[in-house]
Amino acid sequence: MPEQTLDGCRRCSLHGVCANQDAPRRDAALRRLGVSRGTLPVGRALFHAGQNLDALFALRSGSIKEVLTRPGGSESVVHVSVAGEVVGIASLAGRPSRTSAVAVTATRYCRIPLAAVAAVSNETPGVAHELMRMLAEKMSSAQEFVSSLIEQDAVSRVAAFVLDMSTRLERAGFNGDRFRLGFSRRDIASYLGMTMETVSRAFTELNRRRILDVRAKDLALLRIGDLRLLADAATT
Amino acid sequence: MPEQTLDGCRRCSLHGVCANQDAPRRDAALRRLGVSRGTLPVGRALFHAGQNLDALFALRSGSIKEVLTRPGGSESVVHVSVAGEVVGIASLAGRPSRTSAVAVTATRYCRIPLAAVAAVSNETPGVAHELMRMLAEKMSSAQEFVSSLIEQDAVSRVAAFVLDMSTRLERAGFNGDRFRLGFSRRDIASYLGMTMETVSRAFTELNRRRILDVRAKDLALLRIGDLRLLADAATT
DNA sequence: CGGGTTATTGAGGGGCATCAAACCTCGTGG
DNA sequence: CCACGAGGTTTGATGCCCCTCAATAACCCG
Repeated sequence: MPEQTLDGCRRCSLHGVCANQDAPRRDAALRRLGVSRGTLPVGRALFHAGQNLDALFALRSGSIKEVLTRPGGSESVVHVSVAGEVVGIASLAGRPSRTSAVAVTATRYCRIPLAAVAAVSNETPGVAHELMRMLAEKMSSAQEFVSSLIEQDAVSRVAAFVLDMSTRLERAGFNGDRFRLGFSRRDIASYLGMTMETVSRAFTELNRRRILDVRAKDLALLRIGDLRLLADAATT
Repeated sequence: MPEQTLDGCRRCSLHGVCANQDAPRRDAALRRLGVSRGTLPVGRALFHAGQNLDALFALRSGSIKEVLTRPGGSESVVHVSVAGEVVGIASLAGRPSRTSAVAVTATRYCRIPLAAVAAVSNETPGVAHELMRMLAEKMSSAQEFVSSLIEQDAVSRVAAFVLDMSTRLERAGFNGDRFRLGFSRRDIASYLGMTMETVSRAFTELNRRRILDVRAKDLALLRIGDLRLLADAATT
């Protein structure tokens, strides 16, 4: 299973922000804007709940889960991100984050200060529009994904999750038919609103029906059509 | 139960876009931008799935449900909006809407062309930021709301829904303790991912415990603390 | 007042949570 | 190198919540 790392900035969601600098002096320009790179070992947090964020994070490799801790103390995974995607969009709301972003696998990222985003947006309206477009896109696809989750049974939810991961990995230029799922059964369960055991049984079922090939965290999508049927299945 | 209508533009989410015109010539400026008002009877659509949207809609009164029709033909409510809120945010993504927006109660709205939004944003960066902030805010609160739904039982889901409605009505300047819910049990059920019967049973239960006073569609929040406890209840 | 839609209430069955135990995986240290 | 242990995963048995089907009741509008 190849490691999933962006081979450059071209597939990055925030490409527009960085690429807009003059090519010859790009590095200097990016440094002046405060853009920096970093790495994160498994289990470490990109940011914590309550923290006042002033940057977006573009993932170069790895995977992140955003965890919400409720008043009662229970935690649940409210969002997952993979290479090529942006974490910390909620920071644009200008209030402390209510979620913590934890590395599920070793992760490399670019940190892009909000000030840089704002500066580039102001001098290049196209970038502002692009950001807006990205937000709206993310919003409506999240809405659809969630609504498809809430109405369906366990196997369909897992199918939808796998398809979603596949689509998003492909968007970043990876192989969407065969990939290693960084997230544990427990994380997936939390994200999908069910128990670890039920997620496991769903994977077993999909494997038995030869729709997926499941080898622990390594997945192969054998029959994408059937997977899509399951995910879109209308219970009503 | 008083009708819920914004008494002006001050509580409108898109106030920034319109209010930024010169006061003396505001009407003319707004007309030039293509901002217009309209009304919608019950059951009529603000826009249809597949339609290419070129405007945002700010609700002056009434309530809207956004319905997603799946490949299989089944429909589900993926979003609800009340007076003071904006419908059609997905149009910022620049592709045809996948949802239809249907009036649940008689609705009055302002139609604000995207061109107007872009024009104002360009000449006033503050407005662009405000829009971005609004999007991010909407996104993260939707995320939290949904994640609280997905993990909880029927009574908690309904409690969370009622609280959410209450909060949003208050934000627009209405009474959040006592209001008429425009949405039918069926709509609520679809939105919350359960059946009409279960929603009904949940309301009955909340009424029996005197946490809500339920008279068909008229609700009174008797013990908001307990309601919040239920909504935030951590099953795990 | 009557027809149609919407809401409520009841009885029964199925899917998922829960509890429990065995198995696998992988890093750690002997 | 392998034994060991801790966490992750799978599988099984049982009970409960919610969906389904069905009937009655309330509401709304002509």
